Amino acid sequence: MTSTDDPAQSARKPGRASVGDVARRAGVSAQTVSRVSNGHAHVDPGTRQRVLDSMAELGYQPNSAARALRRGRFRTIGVIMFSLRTLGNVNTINAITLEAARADYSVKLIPVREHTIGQVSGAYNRLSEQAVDGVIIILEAHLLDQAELTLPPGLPVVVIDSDAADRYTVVDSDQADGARQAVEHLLGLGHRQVWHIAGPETSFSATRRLEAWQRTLRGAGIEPPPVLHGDWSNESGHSHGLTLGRRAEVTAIFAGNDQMALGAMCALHELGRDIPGDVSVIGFDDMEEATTFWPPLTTIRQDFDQVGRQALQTLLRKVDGEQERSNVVVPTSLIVRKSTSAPERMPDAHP
Amino acid sequence: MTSTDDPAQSARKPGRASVGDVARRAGVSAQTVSRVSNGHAHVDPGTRQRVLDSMAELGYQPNSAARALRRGRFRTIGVIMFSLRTLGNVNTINAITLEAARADYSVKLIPVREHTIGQVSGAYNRLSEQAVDGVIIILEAHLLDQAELTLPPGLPVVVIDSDAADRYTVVDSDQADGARQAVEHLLGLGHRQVWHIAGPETSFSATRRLEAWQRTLRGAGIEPPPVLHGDWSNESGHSHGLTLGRRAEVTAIFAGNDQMALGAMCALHELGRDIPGDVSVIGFDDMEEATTFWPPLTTIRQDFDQVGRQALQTLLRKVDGEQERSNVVVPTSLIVRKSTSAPERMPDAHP
DNA sequence: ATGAAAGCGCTAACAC
DNA sequence: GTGTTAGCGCTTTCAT
Repeated sequence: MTSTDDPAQSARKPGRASVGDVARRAGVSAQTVSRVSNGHAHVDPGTRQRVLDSMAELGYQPNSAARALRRGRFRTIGVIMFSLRTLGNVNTINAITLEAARADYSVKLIPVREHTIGQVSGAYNRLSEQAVDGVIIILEAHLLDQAELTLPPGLPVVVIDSDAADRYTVVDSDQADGARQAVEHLLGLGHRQVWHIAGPETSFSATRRLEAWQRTLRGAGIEPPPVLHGDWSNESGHSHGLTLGRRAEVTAIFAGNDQMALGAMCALHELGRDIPGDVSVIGFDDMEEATTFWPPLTTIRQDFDQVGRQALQTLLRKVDGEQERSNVVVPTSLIVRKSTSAPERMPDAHP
Repeated sequence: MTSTDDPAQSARKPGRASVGDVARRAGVSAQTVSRVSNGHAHVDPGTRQRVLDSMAELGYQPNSAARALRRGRFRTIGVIMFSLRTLGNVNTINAITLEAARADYSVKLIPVREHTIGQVSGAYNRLSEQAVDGVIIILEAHLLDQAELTLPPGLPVVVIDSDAADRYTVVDSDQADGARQAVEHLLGLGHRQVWHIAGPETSFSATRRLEAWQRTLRGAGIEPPPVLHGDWSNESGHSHGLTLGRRAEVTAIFAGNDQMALGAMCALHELGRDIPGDVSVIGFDDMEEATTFWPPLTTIRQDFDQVGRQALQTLLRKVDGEQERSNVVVPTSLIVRKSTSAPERMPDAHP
């Protein structure tokens, strides 16, 4: 018995040795191989070693399909997301992935190209055949209602960034409180009014930030000015920044995310308005680059790591059979940098 | 026979109806259910409808583990990546995901936390049990050699961002040509020297950009100054920007990516150096935000969509048995904005 | 400590 | 056009 590869054996697809092959080579039953493979006790050390050797020689890799079929578990979770375009999603997914790896789960990414019913239900259908034990949905914007209909029954679901807290388990940042902090920061600096460049109207988080912005202003006895809706992009922040920057009475802008804040600041620079002297700008997210925007951006930090981690842990608990629904709210916090200050000269009170 | 749910049946895990259950309900064989489920021809329209109805009533979902076990294909590919932190990776993975969905494949994300041997081989091992038909590796930096050892044999592999074009099929942007364009753009504007803030020394793409930068300068009869190595972060761009900005003879900076360019510009602003009047800055990547940096950033565009799409298509061809190895190089292009111009006053020739 | 048998859910191959 | 048989690779009984 040489240790040379048996050509006939290694030729038929590599990496395809089965428990049976290993068993034959080690002179034991398939059962024993399985036991060794799964680290069960009650295996003679000598036998174990022989099996291990045979595995190594054959390059044995357990077939996860067979395992999953037998066990009914895939050790995989699905993440349905609208796209990897927005910073928050990326960071959240990154955290989910890392946390999943820690729990020895892997992550399947299911992209939804558009927020149409067809696209979403397509994703669900694909998903339902995709061998996952649970699903995390990050859809950002309306449509969940229709989608719910086609959700494969029985799959544990956790939703991030949604208004469906009554129907699903939801994990999310405290958007409203973040917006409140932003507005109060500006008001505390002496600004008499705060303008808002919001995210898209369909976005859940944009809506919650917007509402909190209005609520906080009203709480201070200020009637909020008309909102400007952007689409999260720096371009849209730029165009709204141009609009606002041209109005002398605007001294404080709360942008719905850092990208739009960046765009707005660019517009203000173009208009020759000083930041923060003439206009204060605050963002939302605290993206990594915010520290070196010009000027460095005051913003609201979202702890995406926490959101992702909590979402995964919550989901895994459901996969393991936990019933009770406990929504998770991750705090947001104010990060003060250089883009906000007291207004240099007071504009007229009522714009 | 009422159409009410049989409690015993629906109680045992929901969504678990099998071909057998459907077959019984529709009064046909499991085989016929399978045929309908897979859209085969040669099924009587009436029968097909009856089966379809039963499926709907039972909420039947094919079990993908069983399918994969039977077919030996998972319709899933694995993507091993270092992290979702860098912009390029994110965009590439986004494109891979979308393209995979188009081909009705799904994508499993396998994160590697650190570039240690342990982490990487751990990822491979996890992967080998993870039911994928092929693998795309985006490791960015050295370590592939060790990893190769533990790669499960027989799995098709495509590598992005690597120097392993001789051992693996590699898909990547034309880093060298991008760097060449950047340097020639600056030289063409009249700069006598171009300083470079490079990515980390271990990074493949950073190395290729760096080498092309040196080559291009030498080609123009200029001896390149010492490199400054950053870590892709805007912070590192900022600290190197401070260093370079303090030296009056520096009129042109080529940053290894847009984030570092942003950091460098922030430093130049702090030092009161005008961009592009005193110093021109060019980046690499063309991230979305680059248009609203201040000033809008001249940069080299990488077509991450193409990279991701080509990587997936190449991989799928290999999964389908194609043998020949054809590496793919995706072109990069110069995008001129406002951060570069002719130097306003010529500094002394030799720094 | 080890083995034999049975079956997870599905489908290819072969009947009829 | 439809059913029967068999088996993918693994693991959970139940024996021994």
